Amino acid sequence: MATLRQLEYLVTVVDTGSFTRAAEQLHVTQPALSHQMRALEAAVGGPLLERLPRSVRLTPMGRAVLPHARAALAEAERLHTVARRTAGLEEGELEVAAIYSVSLGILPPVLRAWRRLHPGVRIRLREYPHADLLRAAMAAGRADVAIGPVPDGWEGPIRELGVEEFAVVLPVDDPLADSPTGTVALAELADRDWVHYAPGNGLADLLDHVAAQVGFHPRAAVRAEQTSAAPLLAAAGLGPALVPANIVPPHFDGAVLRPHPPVRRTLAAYTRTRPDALTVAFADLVVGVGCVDPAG
Amino acid sequence: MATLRQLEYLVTVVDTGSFTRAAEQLHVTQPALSHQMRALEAAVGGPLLERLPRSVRLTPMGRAVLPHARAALAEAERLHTVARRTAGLEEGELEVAAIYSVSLGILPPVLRAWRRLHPGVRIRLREYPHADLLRAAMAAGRADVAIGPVPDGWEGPIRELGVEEFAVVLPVDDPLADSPTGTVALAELADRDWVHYAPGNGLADLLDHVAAQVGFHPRAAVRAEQTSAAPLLAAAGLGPALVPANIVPPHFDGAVLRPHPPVRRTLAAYTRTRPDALTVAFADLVVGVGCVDPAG
DNA sequence: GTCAGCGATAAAATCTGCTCATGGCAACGC
DNA sequence: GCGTTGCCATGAGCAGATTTTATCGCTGAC
Repeated sequence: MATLRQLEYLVTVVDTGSFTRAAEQLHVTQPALSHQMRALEAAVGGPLLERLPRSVRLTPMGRAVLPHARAALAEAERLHTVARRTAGLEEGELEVAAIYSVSLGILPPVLRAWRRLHPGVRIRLREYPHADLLRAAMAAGRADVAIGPVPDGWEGPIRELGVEEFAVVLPVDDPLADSPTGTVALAELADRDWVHYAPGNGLADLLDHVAAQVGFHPRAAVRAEQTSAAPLLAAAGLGPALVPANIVPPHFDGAVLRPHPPVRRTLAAYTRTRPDALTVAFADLVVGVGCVDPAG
Repeated sequence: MATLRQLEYLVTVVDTGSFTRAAEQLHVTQPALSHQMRALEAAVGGPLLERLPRSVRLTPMGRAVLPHARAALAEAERLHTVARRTAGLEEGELEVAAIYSVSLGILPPVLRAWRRLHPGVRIRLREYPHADLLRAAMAAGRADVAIGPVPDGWEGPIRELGVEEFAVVLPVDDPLADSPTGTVALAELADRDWVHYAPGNGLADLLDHVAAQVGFHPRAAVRAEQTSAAPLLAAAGLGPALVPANIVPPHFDGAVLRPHPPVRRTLAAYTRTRPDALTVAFADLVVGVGCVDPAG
């Protein structure tokens, strides 16, 4: 197989019209160049250059080969350029993994800021319904960076984003909607049919766990497949919903109350042990822009 | 700069998903491959692969670089393919030099046959008005093969095609047109105004030379720039013309006579000393197909 | 806890690329 | 015609690059 060095020699000989001038331009001696041209001709199986007394000339085979030599060199040069640009955060593709609520809450402003700062870097987002799935995907190398609940026993860098507060959503005409303190006791919702979450969604586990701690098991009026549907269904009267506060849209047509006891979880951006520059830059931006506002 | 070998290693690791399997596939040991991957990463300035416990994973930089690595390898492979095909006469480009009359007479059937036999090989034709220009171009390396009058003192291979006969063209109503022997004595045309050739056209020299040998200097009624125009102008009555017999079109509307004394020149296909396979194949075909019919 | 899977590292062996020296051929100038 | 210059080819030797062999360290599975 031809080497890129040999191809570089060929192209330079053709462009300069002589072995001697090509050797000068490439800062090697003429015999080195002569020898490599011979080796290349042996590798491709025939003469590429005709040596005339005062010049060189491409053979038909040489003429056929030359554009491909140029293209290979161009691609090799381009990969260096692309690598440099990726290192300089000007180009590349990041794989981000997040749980559903993060995609709805924290990520939009983060991605907006990222696009402004690094317009040449693409983001590929994968969403996971459950923190355990997120963690497993990250451990298996399916993403460069994960954003979600703090993973227990994780060995790579973890950057905390703050505490994600949960809210109870009720229709505005619910008897409990007008609480003067803006809070609602979870125990008062023990007999309600809830807007629950589909199995496998981490919020289903969380709701069950929270209710168990208060002493009840929430009956499901409906199991929302999409996290973002929960507040809408609750406002429509299907039942209370426990949702991350920051996913409730602005100008929301429903009652948003703080649960008592409070329901919280800490969110973090985390990577595996030795993240590359682009991944680090993104995680930094998430920490800077993606802080969690407890009650939006 | 990255080497093609390193790029091949990278692509194979990514495609097989492991260093060990890639090393097997490439018939090298795993440490060699490991070391070269490190070298490549040093060359491009950052990590391309993330080493996970049971797998490897591309970094963002690796993902950016990979398509260019593939492309460089593809171009290098393509140049080998193209070289092989050129050697096998399946592909390539030949540069043919010929004098004007050859382009009109011998070459059309030759090129037709060539295209049938080697449809993938392109021909680039350069025409010269004068045998000396043809020879000079050939010596200077401006073509792979030349077709024209035999060059004196040429050191490369010369393949003779036969003798090109000249004819005198007159209008059909010329008093000399009805010669019972089909011949005309050049001396009888001494006082005529001739369809001559433009200066620089080898046929101008030839006509002057032939006339001088018979004892006259041809006055020019017109100097044809295009060799192929001469018989047409003669048939139209502008004056006699001396033309290669084989460039007179079939069903020609004029009188075509053999001059006395006969005018001839030997044609040949010739190359420089060590022609490549494609050039040899073409010259062989010219010899086989391009024989000169004295009165075709 | 043991073993298998897997990549990294070091030292030794082998290969490759380059330099220096020289030769051969052609063109040019005197 | 002779000497000089221009230019590529070839051979020998050397240094650096690549590969192999041996071994280590880490992780996951049983």
